[in-house]
Amino acid sequence: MKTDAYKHKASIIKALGHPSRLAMVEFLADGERCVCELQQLVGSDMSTVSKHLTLLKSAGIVCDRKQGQWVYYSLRTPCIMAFLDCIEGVMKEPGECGQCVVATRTAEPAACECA
Amino acid sequence: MKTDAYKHKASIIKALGHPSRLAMVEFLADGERCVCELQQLVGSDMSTVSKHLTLLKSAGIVCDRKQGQWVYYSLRTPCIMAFLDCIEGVMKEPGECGQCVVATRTAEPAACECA
DNA sequence: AAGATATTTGGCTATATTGCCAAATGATAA
DNA sequence: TTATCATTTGGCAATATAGCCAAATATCTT
Repeated sequence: MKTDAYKHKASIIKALGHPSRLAMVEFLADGERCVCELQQLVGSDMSTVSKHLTLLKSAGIVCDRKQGQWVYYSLRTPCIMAFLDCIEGVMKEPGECGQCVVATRTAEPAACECA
Repeated sequence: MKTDAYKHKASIIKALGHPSRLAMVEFLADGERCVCELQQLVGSDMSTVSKHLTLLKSAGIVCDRKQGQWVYYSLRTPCIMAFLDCIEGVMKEPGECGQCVVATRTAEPAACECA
């Protein structure tokens, strides 16, 4: 188990795992927005929104651009949206257990291989 | 902003945002595994692993099946894997800021529309 | 029934995250 | 320069999460 790679990957995912940050990321799919527009979207304190954006930025999900007194944020990769669409699939009730594995195991597990 | 939908979506993503849970989910892409195999993978206490699995289960990401004294976990949707592949993209350094928006904004933002 | 194995649950502490306020920074306008 | 607006930073309290141990549950074996 490549611990460092998983830590890094998990930290990116964790950045998306908050309702406000998620809403902002989806909103940014339409193009870049200034912080004040994002604040209107989520309705939290400006400082809270700013901290969320800092977190998304350090995760590599968004980037910012300063123009005048405004800071515009935008998505760094469109891939994030495909990523999020997938979650909708998880939200829908899936079928039987064991039906949805990506690749089926070579041997049928009659007993566990542990110990 | 549909708060409840974002909360739900975020909770699913949050479930994936932990190194051990992520490692287990990727491991399960090969097929179902018993808890003891997953414990060997991540190396934490059995009770810790069990709690991680409970969390993944209540998020709808995995499901479990009891057979004898073992409990086998498996992925509920293969989609999760495509989802995770995307994160690799974020891990690679992307290009210029503002280049990667999914859809470009209709009007060029010369000034912010706030207030 | 008693012992062994696999897993879950309860409980506790350590640590991390969240969100607000107040203050600081940076840019623009007067 | 002073005032104003947009944003960030520092600090703090409330809450959530993680991980360990010990105990409980469930199944299998003898």
